[in-house]
Amino acid sequence: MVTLQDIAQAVGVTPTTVANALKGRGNVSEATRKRVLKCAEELRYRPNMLARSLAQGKTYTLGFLLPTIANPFYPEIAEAIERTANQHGYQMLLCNTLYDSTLGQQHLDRLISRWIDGVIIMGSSMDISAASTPFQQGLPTVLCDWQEDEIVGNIPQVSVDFRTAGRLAAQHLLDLGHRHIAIIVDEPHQALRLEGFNSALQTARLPLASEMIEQGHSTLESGYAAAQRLLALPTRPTAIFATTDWMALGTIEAALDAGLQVPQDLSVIGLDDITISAHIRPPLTTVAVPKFQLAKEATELLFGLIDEKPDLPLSRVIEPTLIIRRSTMTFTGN
Amino acid sequence: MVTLQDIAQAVGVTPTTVANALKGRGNVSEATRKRVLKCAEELRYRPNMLARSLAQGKTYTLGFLLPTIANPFYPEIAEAIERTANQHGYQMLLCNTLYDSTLGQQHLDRLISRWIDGVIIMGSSMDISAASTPFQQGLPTVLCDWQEDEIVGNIPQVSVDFRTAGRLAAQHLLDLGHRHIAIIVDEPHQALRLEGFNSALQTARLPLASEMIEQGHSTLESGYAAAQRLLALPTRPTAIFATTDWMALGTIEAALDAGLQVPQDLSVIGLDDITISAHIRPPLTTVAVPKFQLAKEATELLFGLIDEKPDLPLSRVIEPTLIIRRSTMTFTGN
DNA sequence: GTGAAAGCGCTAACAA
DNA sequence: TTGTTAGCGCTTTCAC
Repeated sequence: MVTLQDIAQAVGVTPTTVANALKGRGNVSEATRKRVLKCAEELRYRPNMLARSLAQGKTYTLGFLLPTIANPFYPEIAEAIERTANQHGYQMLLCNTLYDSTLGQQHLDRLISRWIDGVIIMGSSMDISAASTPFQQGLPTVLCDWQEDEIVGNIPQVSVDFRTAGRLAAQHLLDLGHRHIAIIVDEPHQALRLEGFNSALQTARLPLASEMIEQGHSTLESGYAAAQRLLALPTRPTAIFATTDWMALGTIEAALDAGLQVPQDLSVIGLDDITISAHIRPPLTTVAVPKFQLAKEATELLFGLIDEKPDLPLSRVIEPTLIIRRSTMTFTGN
Repeated sequence: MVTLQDIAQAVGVTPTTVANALKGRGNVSEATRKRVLKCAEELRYRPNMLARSLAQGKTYTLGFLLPTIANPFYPEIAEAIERTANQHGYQMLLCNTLYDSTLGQQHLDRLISRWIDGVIIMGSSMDISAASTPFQQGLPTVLCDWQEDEIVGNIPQVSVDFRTAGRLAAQHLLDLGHRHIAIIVDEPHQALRLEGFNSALQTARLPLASEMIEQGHSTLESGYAAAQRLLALPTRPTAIFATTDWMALGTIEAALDAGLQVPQDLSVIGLDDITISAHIRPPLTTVAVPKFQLAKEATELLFGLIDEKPDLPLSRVIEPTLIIRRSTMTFTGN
């Protein structure tokens, strides 16, 4: 590897001058600057980021922790974050926690060891206590897509109003005339979605029976299995809210496999609006989470913290929106 | 941040001894070791990886370049690579090139500046000339999922036998009695798939007419658009091979939107076997790329290079397999 | 306009 | 068993 020293020797000046020349600082004569640039070019000089980072205490690296990139909710977010990071001259370490707090903690320890400049931690990827450690150590930290009320302390965060999301889903089904409504939810991470859903039903004087609540685990397969259980009920629901699109796709598959038609025999509504949802049959009605906005606000906030911009709002909430497609319809039975 | 110095002072020894104690080297007395460990614990010492990396010239970091993580072919691979890296004590910088060689080159330059220990570059993410630079600079490099014959020089690689993949797709459709067969392909990156497809048709004395070849761009939308063009043909194909599942899903959507039934009116076969393919209606027949194996062999090869294991096979080819589901059926017209 | 010197926190080779 | 020393490649401060 070519170093500043090498160039300095070749040109016949000191490393300091070379550094100044390359940085374009004003205190170098035009003549030597040219010679330095030419030489650096010829020797294919590449600055050693490690040394620079060690010297200035800045790594131009950002950590991104999420449950698993294999869950289709995350790739778009990851891409958006990485892209923005890039524009700021940053690169991104991707860390899958696989829903394991211990693994998450290990990742965080390593990231801190690396002196990364900031970290974004997605909800569900680990315990809040594990997620708090970087913040407590003074590392710029942004929590993204967590349930507001599960966050302890004043860690900067960008969250989605999941209570409203749950309410929107319930209201849509109620508006369609459904009365036997079930939910597939991954508790406790998604408690707020359930809560909002529940409250809308309560308001309509249709309290949610306990057998109408099924536990999912954020995978398509778990959605499938949960739906199977619901559809085997003595009085089966006429509509199901799956709290993630990924589980909703499993729900639809289970319904079809059971010989039911969607939405004629069963309405299904999801939450997230992942890409594929618009392209399957029937296209999935869902409560959309503005993923791009989520990513944008999280990175903005993070870079605000890194650059120590004052007067940042440290907590932002994003509103979800209902997207009606064709997996839900008016209840026609009685 | 707590440093070795801090601990050394607190315990009353030198940094070297502290380092040795923490590393568990045999040349420290049990007594001082205990004191050091205790002190390190109390002060919450975290080794500074930057300093370590600078000193030993090893960063325990690996780069992963791909077109875009938003394409559902990649997340599983990324996760598998990251997981394995982790087990080796490594972390992974994820770099989306967005199919832009310039951006890819920029990423590579930065990665090299960071002194990463190795890099895996997926096919389609950039020009082969850009992808060659790290290898030429002596950085352990593995090309993954490229077309074998587009690779210049002897860069280590793990590739898929795409010629066979194309042939399998064609043969399956031929076996079903189809005679009007079209292909949607993203050239030139996927030339081999077309070539294999073509050769099987040639063998069956059914040369591929030029209007039966449509250009896609590896997105679902481009598959949709290409399929629309094919279905508008005077004599429309009875079967379509989309060279990625993602485009195949667009193809099915286009067919359904055009009022056709799949597979009754149109057989569709994909390539990749992404997760969702098995769960839509109809479940997609496809030529599966063993993604987990691809990731595993690529990381194994990379760590082999990093650890300078001799006698590694520097080039591996993985065979795809046909998975028959329900988006293809016997041609029943005439 | 240019240079000398110290330091970032760690490792590694050698002395004591 | 412990300590000394030099050095990784860069930045930064201050002197010339």
